[in-house]
Amino acid sequence: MSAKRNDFNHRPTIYDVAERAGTSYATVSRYLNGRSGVAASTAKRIEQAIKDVDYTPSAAARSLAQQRTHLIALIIHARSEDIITDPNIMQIIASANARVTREGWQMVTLMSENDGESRANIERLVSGGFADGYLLYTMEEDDPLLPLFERRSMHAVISGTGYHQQPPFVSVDVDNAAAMSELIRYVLTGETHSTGGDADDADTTDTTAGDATAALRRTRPAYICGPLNMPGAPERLAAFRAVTGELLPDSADSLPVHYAADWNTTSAAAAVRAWAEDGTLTTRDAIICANDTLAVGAIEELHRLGYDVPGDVAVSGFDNSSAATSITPQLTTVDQHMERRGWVMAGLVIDQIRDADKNGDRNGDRNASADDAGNTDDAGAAPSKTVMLATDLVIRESA
Amino acid sequence: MSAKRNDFNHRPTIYDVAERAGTSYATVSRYLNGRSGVAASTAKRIEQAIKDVDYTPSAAARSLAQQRTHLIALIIHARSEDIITDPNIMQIIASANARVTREGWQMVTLMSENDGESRANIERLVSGGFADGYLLYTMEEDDPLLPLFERRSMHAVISGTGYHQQPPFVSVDVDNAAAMSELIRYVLTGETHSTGGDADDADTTDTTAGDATAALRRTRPAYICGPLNMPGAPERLAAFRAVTGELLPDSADSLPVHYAADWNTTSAAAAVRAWAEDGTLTTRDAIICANDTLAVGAIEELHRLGYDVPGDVAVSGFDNSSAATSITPQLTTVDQHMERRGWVMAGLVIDQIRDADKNGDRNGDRNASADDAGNTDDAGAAPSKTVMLATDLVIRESA
DNA sequence: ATGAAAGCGCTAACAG
DNA sequence: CTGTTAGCGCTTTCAT
Repeated sequence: MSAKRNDFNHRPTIYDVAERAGTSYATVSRYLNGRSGVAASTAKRIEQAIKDVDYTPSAAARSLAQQRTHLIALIIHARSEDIITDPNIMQIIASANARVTREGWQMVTLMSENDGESRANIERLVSGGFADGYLLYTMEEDDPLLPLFERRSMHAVISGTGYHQQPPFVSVDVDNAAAMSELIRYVLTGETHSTGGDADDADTTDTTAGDATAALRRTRPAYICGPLNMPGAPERLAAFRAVTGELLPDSADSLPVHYAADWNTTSAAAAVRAWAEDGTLTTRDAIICANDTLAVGAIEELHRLGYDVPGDVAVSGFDNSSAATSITPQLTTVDQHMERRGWVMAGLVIDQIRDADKNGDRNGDRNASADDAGNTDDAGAAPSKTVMLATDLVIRESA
Repeated sequence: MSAKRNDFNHRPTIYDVAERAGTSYATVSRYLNGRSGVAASTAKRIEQAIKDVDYTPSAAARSLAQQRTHLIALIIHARSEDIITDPNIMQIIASANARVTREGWQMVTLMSENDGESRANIERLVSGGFADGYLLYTMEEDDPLLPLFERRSMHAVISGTGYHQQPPFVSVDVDNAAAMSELIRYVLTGETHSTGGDADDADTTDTTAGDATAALRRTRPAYICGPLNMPGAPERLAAFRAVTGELLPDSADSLPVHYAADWNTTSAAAAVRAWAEDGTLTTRDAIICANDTLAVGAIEELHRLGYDVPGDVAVSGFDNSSAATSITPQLTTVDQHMERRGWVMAGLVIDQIRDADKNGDRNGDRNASADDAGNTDDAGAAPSKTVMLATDLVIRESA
């Protein structure tokens, strides 16, 4: 009952509180955890004692004893250039954080550049049971954390590159192919079946195509592709191939495609410069970019070369980032609502954790109920391995 | 020596390793911590055993036993809109992360919107000894974490709003006043003593003023101020007052100043609209903005109203964010090198921690040696309570 | 309602 | 070089 450790200058422990309150530390623990069976009078004394000694439970000791950290870790794997550049990452962090907080957990974000050391550290941490659940946003095809999550049956939700193919994991993504298809169709035909135009719309995209034989507004689309190992890049390129194959069967194979090594504006500028030299760009031309940053680079270069957008050539983006509205003309693009991404991911891990608790599993059964994209409340929906988020076509000025 | 706990499906512990290697768990612990006194043969067996059982030490147990988490926590306190908008935050995160990793620690980022719940959580965590050291980037004048750090004598480095005034804390900041002064001087007089123009220059700013009586290029500067509770905002405004007071003693008091409630482009646009209605803007006008985002908003609105920048009116920013080069004309602005901020902050906490270790203090003596801004190596400089980072005037097209 | 005691998984003297 | 023994601070039966 006496304070076992009263060394010198140490942070107060539960023993100190117990001693001051004149009870055993077990009772203090009960009080702290809201357990029943603490007399009102005792509770008062404990409460006061806690204030007196300025006590806060040790996170480490608590985690060790109850085998729970009350932490959800968001892990971001990308090259540092991309981390700084990618306007989506911050949105994921913020929205995941909001959800995790709302559900009563604490979120922490771990970032890793691609260098081995940082990676190994994070793997050790995860493997060491650092958090109760993990959100992984990765740019890598075969992220080494995946096998780890699996071996340890950890609660994890993935988002990034095509993880909907990896059976054991719950993942969140957007339908890049469908979204890009709708966008390109609009750029070429001017037709759309969704009520685009305002990013605030929450309508689900509708990929019904217009009549393929209708007169096209633009007959020479070019594509600036992002790094193919990045989330969505291959799917978006495939959509370009597919739509142009359908709408322009004769020329589809010879359409210009530039494979950018990064998402920087300069890469797009280089592509545009090359094309503009090849021959003059005309009103037949449309430059479809794999994301907004590239589109900005393309437009800037076009301006430099004396072209008008969209007067001369049309340009489209993808992401609806802040750059989309900063530039003149404002970008026609796709909003993939990254601000929902983290929110949904967080909801999914927490469901996993709660379900596992309910079933007495310490190790996760991933077939937890999943709330759908637009739905912020977790109505008990059908089990699902991959959640597809809705996108919106945003029609502005550039195309 | 036998595995005390071999329950059922539990993650392997040090006991499992010891059992398989045929030694005591103490020896395994020694091996794990690189302590001397483990026979080579034993080491081999342990190594193998670790692989066999797929063992990783428990983060919680380790922290509890050695009173060290090997974690540095970067805590960001801001409204969620600002978190998403502020282009600086990501740079701080990335650069702090790089430094922390390089020094052998693991960094985790905690984000808190201004709502009470999230805050309280973080305070509990910190108070519970969640990390070995803390980096705080806060937008608040009186962040509640500060007293906490102090009571517990924790290792912490602050950055944000004017914390150089709070004696016990080590803080990192830029000299907003000096930087803004130099910028405004340049906008008005066209003179500068630093070799501006290229953001890559690492020259220290030089605030020597030109002859105050020289003919001014612009005689009617206006100022768009950011939220005054945000980092640097008051200092920048003060610089505007000071420089205009000196250069334009007669009109200084009647110069237009707009107090924006946020950093959004729309706020700046509103200000510009009002001024343009008041009377026609002329080549005498210069609009000094508290940051790049506001400058972008101002320029966009000026364009909308048919003005040319800088042909008609000059506009300047602050931050040298990516928006500075995306817009046409590209912004004349100040680079505060946010990518150094996190790096330096991280270096400072780690120094604190190492020094405390060396002196056998568990609680920090903050008079650790601090490396200066441009200097990436920690040459034993003089003790310092606040580190001022160098800034660069970046002269482009807008002013 | 409350106290005693046994862990949680690991580190760190202290013996041998 | 290695095993034994105490903790680290808290949770959680099990008695009382």
